[in-house]
Amino acid sequence: MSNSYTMPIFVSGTELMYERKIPLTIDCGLHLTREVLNGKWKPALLNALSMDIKRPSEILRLMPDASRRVLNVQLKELENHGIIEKKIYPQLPPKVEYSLTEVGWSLMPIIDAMNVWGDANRNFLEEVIKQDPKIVQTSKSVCQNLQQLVVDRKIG
Amino acid sequence: MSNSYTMPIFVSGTELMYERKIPLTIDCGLHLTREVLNGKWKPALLNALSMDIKRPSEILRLMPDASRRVLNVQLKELENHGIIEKKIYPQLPPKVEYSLTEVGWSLMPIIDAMNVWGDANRNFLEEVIKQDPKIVQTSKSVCQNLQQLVVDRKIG
DNA sequence: GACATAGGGGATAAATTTATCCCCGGGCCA
DNA sequence: TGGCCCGGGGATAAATTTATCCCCTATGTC
Repeated sequence: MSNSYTMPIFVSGTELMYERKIPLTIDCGLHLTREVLNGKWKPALLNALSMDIKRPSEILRLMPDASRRVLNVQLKELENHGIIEKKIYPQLPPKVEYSLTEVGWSLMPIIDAMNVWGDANRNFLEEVIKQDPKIVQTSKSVCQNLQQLVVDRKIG
Repeated sequence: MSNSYTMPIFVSGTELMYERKIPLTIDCGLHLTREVLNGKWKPALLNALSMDIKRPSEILRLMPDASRRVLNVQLKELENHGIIEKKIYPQLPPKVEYSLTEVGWSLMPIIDAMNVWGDANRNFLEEVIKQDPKIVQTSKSVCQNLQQLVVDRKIG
């Protein structure tokens, strides 16, 4: 803390103050929605929140393939977009809970439909994806856990 | 044609034979669906096809913000994923028509829902997006055109 | 020849998104 | 002092996605 700090410098090009160079396309509802859901883990995050898995550490356990960092980033984007809310409990160790806003909840039918569609077409899709020479490996882990959890909740 | 061609060389790292390095996450339906719809113009393309706008040149006119190249690439991905089909008419000048497969049609409720949700929340979303310091400009053009076209069709 | 039509796609650059690493806070406990 | 807990986030590298450019097919027309 004895280093000579000057005022914070906002260098462009770093994550701090990164600025889109290509205009965001927001003409039709489709693009707006796409923008909101755009992020590898966003749909899964919303799904988790809707199932009452709301603390960062729980979410992390649920999605071992995602890095902590990326989840934080995507959660923050969802928050900035008004889809989720963050509640910080002033405790130690810290406790944080995310939850869907009303707008966020109104997205859930879409998330659910995506879930259903994907599961209904899993055989077909897995087959087709295997044909793709770009895809050499796939990973499965997340939702097994999730479903386990859900079942547990239903039973408990 | 008199150049001395050798056998085609498949260099890795170029678009030809580009190979994913990060395993595709396909555990729950959500991720599968996300994968299928993942592409800036894919939802819009499906939407267009569902409205009977099926020839590449029509689509291109409809989406002036998208480059021809990118649309071709995303159409091919949709085709590879079994979501759309391509019919080539052996004529000159060439004629091509894309259309949704049955599986593709089954996605339409989701696309429609995204459209509806985005439009219903447009005010809110535009407001929130404006707060985002990353976003300095947005572009609106595509769906105006689309709706115009649709109206034309309805009237005609 | 030059250009238009209608469609494809390679090479490569630029932009954006994910992943990796590592440090911070601040009690509590051994 | 060192480590655990539970969260946050900067820097930077790697991966992936989009954008740009430009050439090709083949026929018809000015």
